[in-house]
Amino acid sequence: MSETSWIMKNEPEPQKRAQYHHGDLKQQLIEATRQLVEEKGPDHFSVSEACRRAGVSTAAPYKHFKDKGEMLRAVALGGMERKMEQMLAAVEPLAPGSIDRIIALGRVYVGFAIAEPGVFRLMFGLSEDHDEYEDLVKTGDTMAFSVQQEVALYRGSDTVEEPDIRRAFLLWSFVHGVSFLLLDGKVTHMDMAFDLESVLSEIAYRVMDGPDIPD
Amino acid sequence: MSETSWIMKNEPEPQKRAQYHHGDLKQQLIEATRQLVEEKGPDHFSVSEACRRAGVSTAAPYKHFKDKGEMLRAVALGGMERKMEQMLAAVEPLAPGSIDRIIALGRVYVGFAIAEPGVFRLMFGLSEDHDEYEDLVKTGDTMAFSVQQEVALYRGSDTVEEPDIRRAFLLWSFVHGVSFLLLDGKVTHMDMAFDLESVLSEIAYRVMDGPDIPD
DNA sequence: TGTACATCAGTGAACGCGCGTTCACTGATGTAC
DNA sequence: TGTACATCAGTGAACGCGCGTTCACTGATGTAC
Repeated sequence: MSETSWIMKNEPEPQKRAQYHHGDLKQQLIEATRQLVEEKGPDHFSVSEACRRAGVSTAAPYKHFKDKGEMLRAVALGGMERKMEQMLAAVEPLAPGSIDRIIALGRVYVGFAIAEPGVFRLMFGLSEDHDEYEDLVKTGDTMAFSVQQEVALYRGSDTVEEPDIRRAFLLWSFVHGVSFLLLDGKVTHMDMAFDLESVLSEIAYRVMDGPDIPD
Repeated sequence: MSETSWIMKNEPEPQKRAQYHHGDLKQQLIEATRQLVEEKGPDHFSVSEACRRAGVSTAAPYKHFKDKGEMLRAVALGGMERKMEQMLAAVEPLAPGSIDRIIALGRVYVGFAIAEPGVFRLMFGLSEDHDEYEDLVKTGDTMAFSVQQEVALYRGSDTVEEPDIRRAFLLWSFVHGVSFLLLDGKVTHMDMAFDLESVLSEIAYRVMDGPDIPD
């Protein structure tokens, strides 16, 4: 099933390998890596398998990436950028300073985890080394700051103060926990006896306002 | 350093291997597995290395465990039991129905994650298969139910109702998120600009009571 | 108290496997004249 | 328009490695008589 499904997935891919240089190999390898990270999880991804999937020899990636880690980092970075875009897009049409924007951010967070569990895990499991992660760290910081700004905006300010940072952290922890519990199957949607939407808005109200929860 | 430090760790171990049967191998293998899970992470544990550490041949574990997975499951189960004990011990001296008991549960949760990050990750990463996990699932359910009971107790009831389940889930998600963010280095203690204790009590108040937060 | 024997926890060698990475190479492409 | 050549993205074979698991075995132990 996975063998056929990925081929008919999105791009024209098979016939392309009639040429020696296909010029697009780097992107194709990143895409193959992304797929495998989704299918097998970040820890069971292998360079060899990505090569098989991209239809090249196992030595080919080393013309484009320093090592295995760099391939994974490229996928992680792509994930963060996608998530960032989704956050901006979700917030953009909503009234500045409304609670709906806070809720929308949480929805994107958990939604991304559900839609791309492998990449989501990868993004949070890479923190080991120091440098080389500059891009990742920078993008992560940007995202965190966006949330803080949104919290400040809800308060009516356009500068971020310490209470905003704290609230943003509470929101972040919560949606992060919900995401991982869902991914690890500790809470099934059925099991919850209530839906994700109501949980997201309840937590937004509790963290941002206090106890006068509409329900 | 790890080579020497584990030897002088706790039990009399080295001279014991003068005998052919040491009678205690199963427990020693579980302990070696636990140490390796902590040191390398659940995904980089290997049977061979556990054998080296326990001082036996690589075939020896198969007299006690069906396969690699069963070794890991034994460690995960041990972790859950330890955590459950800690939760009970933390709550026991406190006044029934007090918010301190709720806070204490959260403290144990995050504390366990910090103290045993490898085992903590293992406990949540094992959900793949179905049966064989009976013990794990059962212990997990017991823990979840204890929290729900504690929430009901705070409300003054000794039977768990749906709102209690929901509140317990909110608490659980939150401490789970905090735990993983800490482990993955997304939030350093320094970075938080506030300490874990105050975060734990703030969330307990917000989830259990509402907005009138003491600070 | 001494011997025969069943039990079974350990050994050590071997298996097949897939991995990450390197190497000398080759073939396609673009540019200079 | 045609040829020479530098560039470099790809090949395919090989490397050394550690892994999980199996196998026939061996040595220690406990029990029956």
